[in-house]
Amino acid sequence: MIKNLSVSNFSLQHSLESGQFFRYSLVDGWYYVTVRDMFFRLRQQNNLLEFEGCSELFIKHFLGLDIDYAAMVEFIAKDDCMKQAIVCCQGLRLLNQDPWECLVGFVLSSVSNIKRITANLQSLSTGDELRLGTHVSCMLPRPGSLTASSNARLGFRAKYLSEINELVTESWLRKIGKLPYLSAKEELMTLSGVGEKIADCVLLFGYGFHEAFPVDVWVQRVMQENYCPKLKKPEHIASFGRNYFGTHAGYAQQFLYHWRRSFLSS
DNA sequence: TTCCAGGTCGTTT
DNA sequence: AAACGACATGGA
Repeated sequence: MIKNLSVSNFSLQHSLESGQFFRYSLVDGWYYVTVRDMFFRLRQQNNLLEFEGCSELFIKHFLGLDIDYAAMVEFIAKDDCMKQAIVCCQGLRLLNQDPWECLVGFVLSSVSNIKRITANLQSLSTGDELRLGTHVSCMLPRPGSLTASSNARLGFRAKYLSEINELVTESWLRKIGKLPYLSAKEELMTLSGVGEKIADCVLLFGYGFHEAFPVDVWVQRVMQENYCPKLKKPEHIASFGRNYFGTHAGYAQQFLYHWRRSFLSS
């Protein structure tokens, strides 16, 4: 059964296709999305969001519709650069992903690209089959159950994931979410293969720590071009971003990342 | 063939 | 504290 939801200040395309989430595919105008044991589809026409296969309560939270968007935009729109990014990425929302799936996805992301990350996640998704009409997807196994066949082609990331699968438990994942930002980050970084950038991605996209400011090569580029040309190291730029954009730094980062990649030349 | 890709880690200045 | 180079693999 297809259900409707009225939305404002929201772009499904910008939200799903801004590099924060990898478990979706676009087929015949519908986005098919897999999250834990849920497999659902959705599409948007202006203020109408149609969805099927999950509850309204879940989708509102997953899509980040339960925040005051106007207040967030007002908070970070401190300069012309950010204002321009916001206009171009109008309706972009930070998703609320599952922490484990987010962790696996971003460990795969290092020195990779979105297409390959998506394929790698697909090959790791060996769990129960999920069906929606004629479409099929599979669960990503929970911590302790991840198995990477040799043809998964994970490269040097395979050893990281194998160790993370050994060490991580559901209770450890829950504990991270209850810690303050800096402690949570420190704890995540005890995992081999998780440095500052990936920890920030997991905290931002998986745990909702909106003060996190992950700095990859694109954010580094856009920040050096517009904010802090003198800062060279990603961790310095990250700390600049957190100080400058404050509690909504994560949103600022996502606008800048998507804007720099999708609307400006390399 | 060579270079680079949503980084991290160990080693050397 | 900052600056390398290696790491697997695939696509341009």
